[in-house]
Amino acid sequence: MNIGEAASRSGLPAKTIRYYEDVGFIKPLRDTNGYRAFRETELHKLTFLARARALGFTIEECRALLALWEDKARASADVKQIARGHLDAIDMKIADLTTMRAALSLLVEACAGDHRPDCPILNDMAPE
Amino acid sequence: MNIGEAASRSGLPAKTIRYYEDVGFIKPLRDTNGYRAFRETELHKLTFLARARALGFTIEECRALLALWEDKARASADVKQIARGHLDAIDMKIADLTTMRAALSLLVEACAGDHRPDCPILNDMAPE
DNA sequence: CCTTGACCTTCCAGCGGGAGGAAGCCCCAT
DNA sequence: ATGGGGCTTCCTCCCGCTGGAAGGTCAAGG
Repeated sequence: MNIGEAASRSGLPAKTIRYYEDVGFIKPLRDTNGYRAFRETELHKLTFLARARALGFTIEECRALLALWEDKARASADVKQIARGHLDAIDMKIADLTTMRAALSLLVEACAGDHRPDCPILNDMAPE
Repeated sequence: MNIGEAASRSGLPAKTIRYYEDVGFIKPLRDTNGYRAFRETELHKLTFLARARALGFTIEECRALLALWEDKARASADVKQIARGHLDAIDMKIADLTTMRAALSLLVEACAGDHRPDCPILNDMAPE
């Protein structure tokens, strides 16, 4: 299986797959012509990574999750800890964005949005 | 006024101020010793930028907002359009994160988090 | 046999918005 | 004169890719 097929079957761009090899997630064999030869195990890992990334896990979290996935003697507590940490990170981002959104939304609503220069948005950001 | 004072008065790190000069937001004069000499106008701009960045506007949006702020003949509609665009971007980010959060939260709650290897989080990400 | 075009390879640069650090001036107080 | 803090420039790094250049490979068609 060449990279193109691995890409279409995993749903990841070929560029991303090369990058994942670069950071050590997979180590595909090489054909005599230098092309990467993907086995099913690598495809499984790629699919796993695609889903983990879709849940927003960082590369390093993915590395840890992948190791746990491969470790048949893992404790689910370890997985859960990573996931909860990531959940907290998401919550913080949402909180930050929500705060921003609230402030900005007020300003947008207060702005007439016409041809006149007076603007509560700029007024808010202006010193004093 | 040296960069240290400009930093503490604007609330921006000195590094950030140098970066903002680099991208053309300010053009402070230089003392004979090469130190940046900030005037009040530059400090005002920096303060404006600090607030705009706190609302999450990108550097390029800040550039446009700064230009409108300086333009006494601006139309508030132009400001509002930028702000609404940014509001939409924030909403999209929040939506993405909320979707992620929901999916991940379900998985975390379903995971026992004990010493056993069975884990709904990994199961969800595993192929098949 | 030659060409075309799709696929593959490597390497290098860049995105945003700075942060971190090295090497070296400048200036003031002791 | 010595120490310490502030300032300067320049360079690298962060994340997670993404784009492009320059070139090798392969199968089909003329």
